Amino acid sequence: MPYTVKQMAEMSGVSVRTLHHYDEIGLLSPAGRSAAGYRKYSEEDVEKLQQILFFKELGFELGEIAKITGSPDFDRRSALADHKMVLLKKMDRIKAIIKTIDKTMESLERGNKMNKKEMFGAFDEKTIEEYRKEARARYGEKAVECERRTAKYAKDDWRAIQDEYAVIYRAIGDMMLKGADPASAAVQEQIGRHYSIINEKFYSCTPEIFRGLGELYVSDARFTAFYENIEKGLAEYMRRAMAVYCDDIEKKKA
Amino acid sequence: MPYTVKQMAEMSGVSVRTLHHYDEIGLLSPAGRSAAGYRKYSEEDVEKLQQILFFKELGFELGEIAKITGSPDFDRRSALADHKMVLLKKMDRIKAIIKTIDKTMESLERGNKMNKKEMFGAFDEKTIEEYRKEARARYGEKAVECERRTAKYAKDDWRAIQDEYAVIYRAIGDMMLKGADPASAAVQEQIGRHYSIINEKFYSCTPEIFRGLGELYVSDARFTAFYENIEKGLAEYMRRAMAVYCDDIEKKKA
DNA sequence: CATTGACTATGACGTTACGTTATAGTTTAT
DNA sequence: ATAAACTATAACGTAACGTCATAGTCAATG
Repeated sequence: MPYTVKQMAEMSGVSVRTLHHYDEIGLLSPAGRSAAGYRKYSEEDVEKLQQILFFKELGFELGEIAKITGSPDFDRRSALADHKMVLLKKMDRIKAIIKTIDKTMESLERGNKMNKKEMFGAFDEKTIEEYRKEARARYGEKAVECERRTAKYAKDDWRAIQDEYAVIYRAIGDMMLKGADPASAAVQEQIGRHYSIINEKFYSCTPEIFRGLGELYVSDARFTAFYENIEKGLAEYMRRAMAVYCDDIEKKKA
Repeated sequence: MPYTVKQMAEMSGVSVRTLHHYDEIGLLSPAGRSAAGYRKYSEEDVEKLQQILFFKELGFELGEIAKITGSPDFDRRSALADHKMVLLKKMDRIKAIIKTIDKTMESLERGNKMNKKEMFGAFDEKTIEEYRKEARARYGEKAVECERRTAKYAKDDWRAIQDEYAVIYRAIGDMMLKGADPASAAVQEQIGRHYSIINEKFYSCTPEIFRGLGELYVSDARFTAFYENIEKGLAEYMRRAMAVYCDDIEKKKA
């Protein structure tokens, strides 16, 4: 029994338009058509679509995906390895950009304290010039690592952790705004990351302690202020989510 | 002396087309035109272009850049902070994808060794299904399948470490209650274990970093909460003990 | 002075992966 | 029979330009 476009779309979570598009570009043409010209997808088509979506979520372009899914003897491992390299480079670039942003923000703050006119002139050109030079020379550059590196390491390290937290809190805040249940999988996953980071980077944290931490979020003014600043209602939201998380861990143990 | 398009382009390393484009969309219109309609860029235009390119390299969209560079009292810091969040999320996503790629490649290799038919069928569907489930959960679109993957992560390894830590903290807490000096040998021994575990299990930790960690115990509310929860005053007590520990290490080196 | 080469201007289509109408025919339930 | 729900093709819109195509302009040369 073949599937209609809508059935396919709902099964796989894409839009009908997407299926039309894939048909248009020849990425996934339905096995057949009805008398009236309606697309009829077979089981095989379903499987192929799964693969297509899999690669798509890995960030491959449709053209690449066509090659990959088009021939069974295509070298998938190489394709994956290559793609991984691309992603690693992207990450690298993003990291570099984040550093620049950090520097720029610091310089902005200094600028504000030192001179209000600087604000008016936007950024101080040194920062910009410096950065652009760096960017141009990035590939021929050898980093000169000095002894200060260690000291910097601590700072950067700490900032990285803060960044990780920032992402998590922002994500949870967004889900809260969307009306997601604190017990929902998506929220719980983020809470899980929170929990993991504490364990990895800071201290050994038991569910009991974690739950207590959640309570503190609403009972301790400092915590509350911090979370409410991110999003109103987030403190209580996190407390609930963390409680659920701990409940689940304890259930599993039992 | 005004600049022509080509001069501008060569100076800043962009194409003439780009300058045309920026003019078209009103991002950067030249200060004037010649009688024949040739664009004439001023020094100010050059500066503005530098700023534009700076933000472009940070990954901002032209629309955003227009806002940023268009008004001097635009909140650049917020813009940078927001952008940083976006980048952090991107990094997060890339990390997740890389993990999936790693898993997939592993599974491909296993599949190949174990079963040639698998090769023909490309990927084993479990991997794909698994991933897609996760992805759906992550974005909160559908499925409320609660998988505590993160929680699973810890497992036995974590438990062992957690237990070790629990013992140490408890021991230090007890000694504190007995009125022992943070510099006493008994306390320092426990601190040493703390230090060693961090180095062995987590990351390379210098005295400098370790000292900073101690500071955090009293300065960061989240840490403080944890230690205060074990025993009142433990946060500050540990900070002092850790400082002493670091002093000693540094003395020995010298 | 006309020609040539270098430069410039304004369109306008192509790119990626669809979203979004718009128009029109088909199937199904009532 | 008619409405509701579904399907098809067509075509424009998106971001930030690249890439022609067509045509006018400027400086130097023969």
